[in-house]
Amino acid sequence: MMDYSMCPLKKRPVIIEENLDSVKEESPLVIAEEDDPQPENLSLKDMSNPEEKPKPKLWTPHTMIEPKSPLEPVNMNTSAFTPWGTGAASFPTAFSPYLPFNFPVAPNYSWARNPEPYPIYQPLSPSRASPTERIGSADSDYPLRLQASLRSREDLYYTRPTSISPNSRASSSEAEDLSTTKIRKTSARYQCPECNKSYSTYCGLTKHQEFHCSSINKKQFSCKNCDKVYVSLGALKMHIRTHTLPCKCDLCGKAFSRPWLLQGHLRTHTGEKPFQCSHCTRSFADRSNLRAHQQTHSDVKRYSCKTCSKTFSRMSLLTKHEDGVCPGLAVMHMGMPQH
DNA sequence: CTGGGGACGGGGCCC
DNA sequence: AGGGCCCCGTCCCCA
Repeated sequence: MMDYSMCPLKKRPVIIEENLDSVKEESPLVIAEEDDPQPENLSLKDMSNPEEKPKPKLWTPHTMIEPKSPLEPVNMNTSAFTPWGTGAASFPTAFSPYLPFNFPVAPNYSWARNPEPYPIYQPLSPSRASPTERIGSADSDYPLRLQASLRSREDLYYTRPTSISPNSRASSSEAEDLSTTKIRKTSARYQCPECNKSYSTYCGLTKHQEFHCSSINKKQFSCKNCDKVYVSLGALKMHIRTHTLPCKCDLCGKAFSRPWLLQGHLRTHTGEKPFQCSHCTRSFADRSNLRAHQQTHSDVKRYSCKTCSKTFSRMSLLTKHEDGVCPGLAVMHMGMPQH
């Protein structure tokens, strides 16, 4: 739905999306489905609602608990060890061999796995890990290295906890990875099935798969409100802001995806034009527009038509030219040799 | 049709 | 990780 009425200064239509509230109101704790691995908690800062509190981090590794059978919930009051030495875990979390790595268990936590032979995790001295194995900032927080010995190939999936640990020590990136990714282990350490690189932490592996490995496992983040697909969560978050438009103009109500866009818009109300042309007295509210303007002072126009050699100050003018009015292109379209 | 201004989106970089 | 900022590009409008 196009609406030109909101801002008298605007030339562009404002797209008003229906049902966009769902973008902001989706629960961050929805269980990750295999066929729907996209993140639910995008933690967009909604500037139109400044009272919204940032969400706490979700969980942290604490203690190891050995469940008696693969499908039996772990006993949360039984701890085999605590990674940071003495001192009881302040929250009844658990490390379970049925879970992908030291995975906390909250009281109303639910979990699932396939009923195949499972890995045995053993504590590994930090000194045995080479510096190159320390991947990412989350790894530096890792108090304990774990080695998993698999009895057979196994697939481990998790479901998200339905509670939040108040004493979380996990890094936010690790928590994010947990909250967004189905976990799969295929080797003793955290190994990429595509390139066989191994990582000492789950976080290291997921970062590798997400950003560096050109495997089919490379994460793709797609927008649920349009067809856009991004390779990073950050890019998707940025894009979703174009749907939620959290930055609203108090004067005309027009909304923007980013604060600095709103800043630029406010200049259309105030008339402020801080970007002055060094060649003439004109000034502009937008730096890009100043740059485009300064092209008009230049004798050499940057954009030239490859067919007729006509030059233009802006790419958009060249595109328009090539799309319709270039005589050379018209000749080419009539079947003349293209040289 | 052309040239230019206004407004804004996306990616990337830096802090 | 997230926000601010810059750059590039695009779209729309108007003279």
